[in-house]
Amino acid sequence: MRPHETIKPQKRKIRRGIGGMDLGAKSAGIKDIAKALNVSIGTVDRAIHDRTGVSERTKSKVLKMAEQLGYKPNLAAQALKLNRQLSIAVVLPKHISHFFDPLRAGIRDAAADNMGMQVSLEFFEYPRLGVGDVKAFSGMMERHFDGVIFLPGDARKFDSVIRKLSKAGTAMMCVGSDAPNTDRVGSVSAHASISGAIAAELIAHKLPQKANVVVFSGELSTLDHAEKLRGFAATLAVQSPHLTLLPALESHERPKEAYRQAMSLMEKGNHPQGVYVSTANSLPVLQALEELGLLGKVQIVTTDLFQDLVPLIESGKVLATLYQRPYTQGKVAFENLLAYLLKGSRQEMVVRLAPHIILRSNLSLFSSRATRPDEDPDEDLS
Amino acid sequence: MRPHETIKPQKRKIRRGIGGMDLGAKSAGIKDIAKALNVSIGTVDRAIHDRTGVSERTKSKVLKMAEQLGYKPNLAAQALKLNRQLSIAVVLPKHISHFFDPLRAGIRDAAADNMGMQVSLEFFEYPRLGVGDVKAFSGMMERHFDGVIFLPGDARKFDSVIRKLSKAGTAMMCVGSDAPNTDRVGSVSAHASISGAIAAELIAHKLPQKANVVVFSGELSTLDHAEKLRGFAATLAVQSPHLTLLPALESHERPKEAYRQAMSLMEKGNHPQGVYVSTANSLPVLQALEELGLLGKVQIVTTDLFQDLVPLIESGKVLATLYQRPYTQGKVAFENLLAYLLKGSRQEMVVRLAPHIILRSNLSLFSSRATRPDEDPDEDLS
DNA sequence: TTGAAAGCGTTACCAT
DNA sequence: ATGGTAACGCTTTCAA
Repeated sequence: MRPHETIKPQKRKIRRGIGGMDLGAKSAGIKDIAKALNVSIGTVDRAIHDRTGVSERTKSKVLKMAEQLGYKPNLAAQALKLNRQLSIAVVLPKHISHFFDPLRAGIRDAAADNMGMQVSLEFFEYPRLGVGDVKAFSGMMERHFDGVIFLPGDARKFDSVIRKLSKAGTAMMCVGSDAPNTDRVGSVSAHASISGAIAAELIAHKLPQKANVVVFSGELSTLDHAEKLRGFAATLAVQSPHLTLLPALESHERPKEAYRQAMSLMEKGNHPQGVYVSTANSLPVLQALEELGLLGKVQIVTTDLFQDLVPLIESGKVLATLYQRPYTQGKVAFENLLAYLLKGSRQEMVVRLAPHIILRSNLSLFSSRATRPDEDPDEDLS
Repeated sequence: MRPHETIKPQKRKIRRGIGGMDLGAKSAGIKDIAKALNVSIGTVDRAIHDRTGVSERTKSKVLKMAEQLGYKPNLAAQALKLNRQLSIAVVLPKHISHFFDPLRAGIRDAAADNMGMQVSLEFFEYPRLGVGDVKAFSGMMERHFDGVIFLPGDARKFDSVIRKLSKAGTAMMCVGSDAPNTDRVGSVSAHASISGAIAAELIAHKLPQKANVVVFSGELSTLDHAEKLRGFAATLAVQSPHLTLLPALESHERPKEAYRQAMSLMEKGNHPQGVYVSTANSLPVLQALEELGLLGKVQIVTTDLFQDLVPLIESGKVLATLYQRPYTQGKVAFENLLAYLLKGSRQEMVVRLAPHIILRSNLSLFSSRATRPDEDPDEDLS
C-alpha cells in the first residue's frame, strides 16, 4: 500500500456525528491524524502542543491535517493522563454566616462537580470583616497555594498582600468585593453601585412626594459599600430629585452602633420616609424601627436575605431586599479561578452579578435558602 | 517477581491531600480499596456499581472500605473508558428569536464545556409557537435520540408525543414551560405564576389609588401563560384589593391582534392605569399605547428583554420587564438532561428560575444581551 | 527529528 | 464468585 492514503479504518467513522443538518463536530483524535500522515502519535502530540523536537515541515503538515480532520482533544483522556492537582485556599470571614456559608458552599460545589481535576480546597476563617484577617492570611501564607479566593476588605491593608502572593505565583481571586489596580486575576461580586441604584428606584416608587431618605452603611472604606452609596445617591439625584438624601450612617458592622444610630435618627419628628440598609447587618436598624412603631410606615430596602427578614418581607414591612447571590458568587469565583489556573485565561475576569430583587411576591423562591443556610441550593438560585 | 504483591511504587502516596484542618477529601481510588482488602479491582468495581457476580459478604466489605477510605471515582478515567456518546435533539421555535436564540446558546455552551462526553447536538426549528411544531417533531422522530429538549406548547398536542417518545426510551426535557403529569424527565422555566405576582406587586407600588388593570396574554392554553395570569390575579386580590382586574386579552401571539385589542381597550376614557404584558410579544401593545399618548402615564410591566424595549425602560415609559433568563434556562436544561442520562437522577427535576426584575436602574446589566442576541453572555446573566 | 511504549483509573471481558 | 488484563486517548520518557 502507498505510504500516504492509507486504509484508515472506514467502518469506525460511523460512530461519529449522527449526521444531518448540524455542521462541524466531526471530532478526530490524535491517532486519526497520525494515521492519516503516517507519523507517530508522539509526533502529532509534539506538533499540536508546540513542543520541541518537530521539524517545521512536519509540524505544519500535522497542524493542517488536524484542522482538516477537525481535531478535538479528548478532554477526559487528557485530564486522566496529566493528573494535575491544584491547591486552593479560601480565606473568608465566619461572620456573617448567612452570606459566607452559601458562598463557601458555592465554592465547594463548583470544586466538587469539576471532574478530571484533583483540587484540594482548604478553608481559612477569621471572625469578621476587619478583625483577624491578617492573622488568617499569614497562617495561610505559610504554605504554598496555587490560588486563593478571598474577600478584599480595606484596600490599603490588602494591596500589599495581594502583590506579595501574586509575585509568589499564587493566583488571587476576589469575591464579594473587588480590589482594582492590583495583581488579582479577577473578581466576582454583586454589582454594588447598581444595588444602590435599585434601592433608590424602589424607594422612589413608593415615595412620590417630597421626603428625606437615608442610607445605613457598614464600612465605607470597603469599596463595595462605598459604591452602593454612590449608586443610591446618583440615582436619587437623577431620577428622583424630590427626595433628599441625608448624610450616610456608618455602623462599622457593630450592631450596637447601628441600633443607636437608627434610634437617634428616627425618633425625631421629621424622620426620613425611606431607608436603605446597604449592609447585611440590617437587624439592629430594623429593630429600632420596630420599637419606634415605624415598620410599615417607612419604606425600607435591605441587603441580603436571612431568616429574620422573611416575615418582615412577607408582611410588607420591608419593601424589598437585594440578594447578592452568595452561592453563585462562590461558584463563579471558583470556576473562573480554575479556568485561569488551567487555561490561563488572560483577560481580567471581573464579574459583576445582577443582584436579585426580592419582594413579597417572589420571596418564596428564595426563602428556602434563608432557612437552611448550609443546604445545597438548586440551580434556581443561580 | 511474584504475581501478587508486586513492588508497587510506595512513594506515590504523597500526592494525596496536602494535609491540614480540612476533613474528608482524602480521595482513594478503586485499587486502593482492592489493595486494602486483598481482592481484585474487578471485584471492587462490581461491588461498588452493584453489578452481578459478588457475594453479599464481599460486597458489603468493599462498600464499607470504600466509605472508610473515602473513595472518589476518577471521573476522567470513567469518562475515558466508557466513551459513551449521547445524541440530543433540540426542538424549538425560531420565533421569537430574542428568547430562543440565547436559549439555544445556553444549550450549546453547556454542551461545549461538558468534557469527557461526546455529545452530538442537533437542532430542529419550526416557525413559531403553534405552527409547524408537529412537522418538526415528526422529522426528528425519524431517528433515535437519547434525549430531546423542547418547549411544550398546547398540552393536548404534546402529551401523546411525550408519552410515545418516552416509551421509546428518549428522555424528554421541557424548557420554557412545563408539561406536568407526563413522562417528561424534568423541566426548566422561569417561575410563571411568580412572574405574574411580581408584575402585580410592581404595578401596585405605583398605583396607590383605586384603578383598573389589565393583562395582555399570548396563548392561555400554554400552561406558562395561564399561570402568569393566575399569579397576577391572585397577588392583586390579596395584596391590592383596590385594583380591579379586567378580563385578560389573548393575542394568540399575533401582533395585529394584540395591537387591535390594545387600541380598542385603551382609547376609552376610563382606560386601565396598569398594564401587564405577559408575552414576549409586547411591541404591538406598546405601540398602541404610544400612539394614544399613554406611554409614561400608564404603569406597564412587560416580559423579556429585547432591543426596542431598552429605550422605553431607560426613559421610564416602561416600569419594568421580567427577564426570563433564556440563556440560563437552556444551560440548566441541558445540564439536567445530561445528569439524568448519565447518573439517572431519579427525582423529578423541575427547576423554576427566579425571573430577573429589570428596572431602569439595573437595565445596564442586561441590555448587552438585548443588543447582541447571539453573543455568549457572561456569568452575570445566570 | 522521530517512533515505540508505558502508564493514568476505570470498565468489561475472559478465565478460573 | 472472583482474578487478571486489555483498552479508552492522551502525555511522556526512552530509544533509535
